[in-house]
Amino acid sequence: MSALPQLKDFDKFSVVHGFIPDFGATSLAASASVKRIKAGETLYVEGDDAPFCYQMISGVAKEYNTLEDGRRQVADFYGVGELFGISELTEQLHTAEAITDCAVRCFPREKFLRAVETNPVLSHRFVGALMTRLHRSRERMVMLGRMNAVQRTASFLLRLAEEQEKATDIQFLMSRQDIADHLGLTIETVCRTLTELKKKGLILMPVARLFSILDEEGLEGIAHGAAGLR
Amino acid sequence: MSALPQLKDFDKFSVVHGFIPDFGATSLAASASVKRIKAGETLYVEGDDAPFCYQMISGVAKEYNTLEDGRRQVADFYGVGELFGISELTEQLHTAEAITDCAVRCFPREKFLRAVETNPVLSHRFVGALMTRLHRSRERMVMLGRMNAVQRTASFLLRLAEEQEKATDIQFLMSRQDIADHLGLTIETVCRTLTELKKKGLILMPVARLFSILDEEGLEGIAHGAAGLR
DNA sequence: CGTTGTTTTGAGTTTTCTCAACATGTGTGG
DNA sequence: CCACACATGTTGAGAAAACTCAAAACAACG
Repeated sequence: MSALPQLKDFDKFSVVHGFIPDFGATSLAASASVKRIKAGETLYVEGDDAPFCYQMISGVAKEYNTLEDGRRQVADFYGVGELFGISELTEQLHTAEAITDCAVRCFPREKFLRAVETNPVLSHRFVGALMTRLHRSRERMVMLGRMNAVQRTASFLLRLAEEQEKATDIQFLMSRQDIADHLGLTIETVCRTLTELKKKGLILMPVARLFSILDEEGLEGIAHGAAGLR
Repeated sequence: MSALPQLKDFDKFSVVHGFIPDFGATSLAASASVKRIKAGETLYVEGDDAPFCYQMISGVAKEYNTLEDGRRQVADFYGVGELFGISELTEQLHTAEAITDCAVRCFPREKFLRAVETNPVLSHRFVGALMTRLHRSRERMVMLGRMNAVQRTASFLLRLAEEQEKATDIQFLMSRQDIADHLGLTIETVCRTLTELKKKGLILMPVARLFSILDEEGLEGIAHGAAGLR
């Protein structure tokens, strides 16, 4: 029924096996530069000219859009190996901001796109990355459009666990506000929901930025719409 | 019923408007076949094997995901010329269902991807299509995550107007349920919101499946979060 | 230790949803 | 062409979910 196959596995596999985004190991490497930014700094802002596209070398960043009234929607978080900041326009459509200190590889946009078009291996990798990204944003549309607060939160926790490949001592690298802006909720609702999951014994959260999953099936049940807890 | 170009119009249409990515005019043309499906039939179902990817020749289809409890999220609507049903997996991630009778060009998936990788022109078009798609789904994340019912509806109406390139006698090709499933609302909320826009004199809606925009700035103001009407 | 920023909890309000009834349309067979 | 059945769309009333505003608890940091 539901259960969009998780692409996380694929991403991880690809990064580890150099099968995706080893965009640095080609002719592109020469024209790429490395930039370091501190936590909280922006790499680019919505509407900026977009002379580069980026690959995360270390650290985590968030990519978001801002509405007139200041509300934000965090489209995605990018970790090591991930490619971001590319669009068909020469203008950035989002704002990217470092969550932790980051090092990013910067590829000149035009050169990058040209290389992709003419190099079958690169093309394969890039198209794969784009499709993965698309798949991910589709999953998030389902979450935002059709899940309630508990479901959104539960599935987010499971995603973090999967990304960090563990079930205990999983880190929240982002703030509650970032989580809220990603899940389409308010910060208060995120807090309340986490507390609820804690009270029901599904997770452990000794401090705000760290949690462990106590009942994975339970969490999955909730994420996938089990009644009872909603 | 449907005012979309029918199959007979397609040749003329695609020739005149070069805007359709002409995936058919290459070596791929030979291996592509055309399939016709009736309104309401599915082209593929989530989880199916995905031997093909598709380009709409005539008609309109919707692509959606279903949750355990039957709730649906319509990710996108596809009209003439659009490419859909491609992912990096050999399995369909969504369900595609015809809204009107449709004719679709079917490309064998593997052959298609191979052609894209090795042909710079095709690669350029395909990458462009993917990036556009990605951009679109990002916009929808903002809508689903951070807009209220009136804003979602107003921006949807503006989108339809833009797609159909007119401000009067714009058709709803899809049902209220489809709209609701796309906007992440219930059918009742969509109705109420449309009625509200009508009462405020922003749109005209003589019959359920047809509307005209009376006050475009007003609608845009609402879509972009103007206070007053919310 | 105070200061500042982040997270959590509480109380009351607003929005959207649910359930139910009613209206409008469309299509079919008599 | 009418009558009936069935699908689709609209409206209303009350319930539920999430939001807002406000305050308190907790952490991090100089």
